[in-house]
Amino acid sequence: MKKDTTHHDHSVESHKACVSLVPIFNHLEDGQLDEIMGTTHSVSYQKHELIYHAGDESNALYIVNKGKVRIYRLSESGKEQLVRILNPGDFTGEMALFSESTHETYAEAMVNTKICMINRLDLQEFLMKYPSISLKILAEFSHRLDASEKQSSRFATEKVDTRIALFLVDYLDKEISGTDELTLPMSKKDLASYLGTTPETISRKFNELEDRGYIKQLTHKQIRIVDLDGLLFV
Amino acid sequence: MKKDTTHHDHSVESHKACVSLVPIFNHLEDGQLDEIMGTTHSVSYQKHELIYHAGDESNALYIVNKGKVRIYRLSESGKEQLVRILNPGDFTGEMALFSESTHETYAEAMVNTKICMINRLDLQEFLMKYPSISLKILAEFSHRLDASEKQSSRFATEKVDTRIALFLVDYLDKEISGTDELTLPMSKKDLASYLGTTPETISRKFNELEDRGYIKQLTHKQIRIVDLDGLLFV
DNA sequence: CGGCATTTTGACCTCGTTCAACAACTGTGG
DNA sequence: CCACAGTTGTTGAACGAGGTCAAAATGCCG
Repeated sequence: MKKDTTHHDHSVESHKACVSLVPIFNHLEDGQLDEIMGTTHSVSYQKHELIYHAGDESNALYIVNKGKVRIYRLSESGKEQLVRILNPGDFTGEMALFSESTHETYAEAMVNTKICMINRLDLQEFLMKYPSISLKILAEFSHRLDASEKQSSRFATEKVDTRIALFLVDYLDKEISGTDELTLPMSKKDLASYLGTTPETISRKFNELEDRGYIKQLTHKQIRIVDLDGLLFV
Repeated sequence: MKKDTTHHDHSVESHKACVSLVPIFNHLEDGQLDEIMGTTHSVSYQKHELIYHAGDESNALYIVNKGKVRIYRLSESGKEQLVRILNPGDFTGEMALFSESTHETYAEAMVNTKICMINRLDLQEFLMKYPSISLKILAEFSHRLDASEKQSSRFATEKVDTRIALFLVDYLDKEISGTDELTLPMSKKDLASYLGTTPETISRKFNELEDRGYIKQLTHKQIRIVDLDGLLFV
């Protein structure tokens, strides 16, 4: 399971990159960065491997160094919902770190993935020593809370086609888009799970949006936004 | 707007209570509490008055001292969703404090309400000075994030009757329940908004749950849980 | 008591799920 | 490089959950 920690130079290099890459640390001075780097260890996961599991005790903050991670939940009735996808620089594991002692979500490597872990106690020490880190994490939490509540509110009040349209618009915003084309960041199956519907409905609604002239489906994953304003008024 | 800060003894008393009452501060020593108290000011709101408004600039942390506050969102299509209800000791306003500069939600006094406000800059100063406060807030945020994601996930995967059942069970858990009776903390109209459905459906589903022998509706707001296990398997 | 908001009930209709079959895509080993 | 198997995506038809609209009933507060 544990790999690459004392492997060769390249590993150490990317190890440093891992910490300095993250928004919550990248404002620190070099000396402080080194100090944090010293306590992290790096772990690699194979595609489809579980990084943690609901019910697991939480002992670390996980920072994605390379790869992609699916965070999902199982609802009371056993259905899976995709919560978010982590890309390099994103972190997780915090939930359990600060309040609950066990994870509520599942984290699964979508491709071969390298994670930097910071031990819970080490992190708490840093937070007490460098309070500015807390402020960064608080900012990140605020964003996530906002995103999650917005998502909740859309589930509560919008129909599926609107949720899809808003997803596309949001996602286009996030891309450094000089373009009107986008590549779906996940399979349509996952998108269905993320948007609280079924793959069948996703498929039909995409066709509907295309028929109405708002989008053009280039391939399964490539989409061109033809009429952004139209999309916003679905 | 500003009231009660130098009013009379009773006001100062409750002012202190306000700060020392809150989980995020109540671990501090007396001297530190006094210091924070010194920077807070107290504001009163009438029933139905808005405390803040989506789009408002955020300048303060709001702690409920007395009363009840409805936090809600308007979705893209203009429908309202109830996000949470604040009781004495709960706080809000944080979203904008740490990341966005404007509020995404609306906060409305449900009854005559007294709020303690801590200025954004003062708070940041305290966070840098007493890092343990950040840890408390991080813990609180973790909880909220978890609650919000859980809610999201229920919207995405459960039908209305299950959401209602889970709401009742959760709420019964939260009460210091030696009893199997509960008083709904909000109107059914608000409950509908909170659970992402309509008052009509709420009404019908409550009847259904009663017909199936899981609950008994004593009055509009009083409910007895007759068969908890049944409710969990709805 | 009278007025107003909340809650309930009924009838109807729409949206989205479900199930089943098929098509397209991806990766693996021969 | 192709064949095959396992996913993932698409399409059709039927059903059902829940939204909508209208109207009546209940409860609340001045």
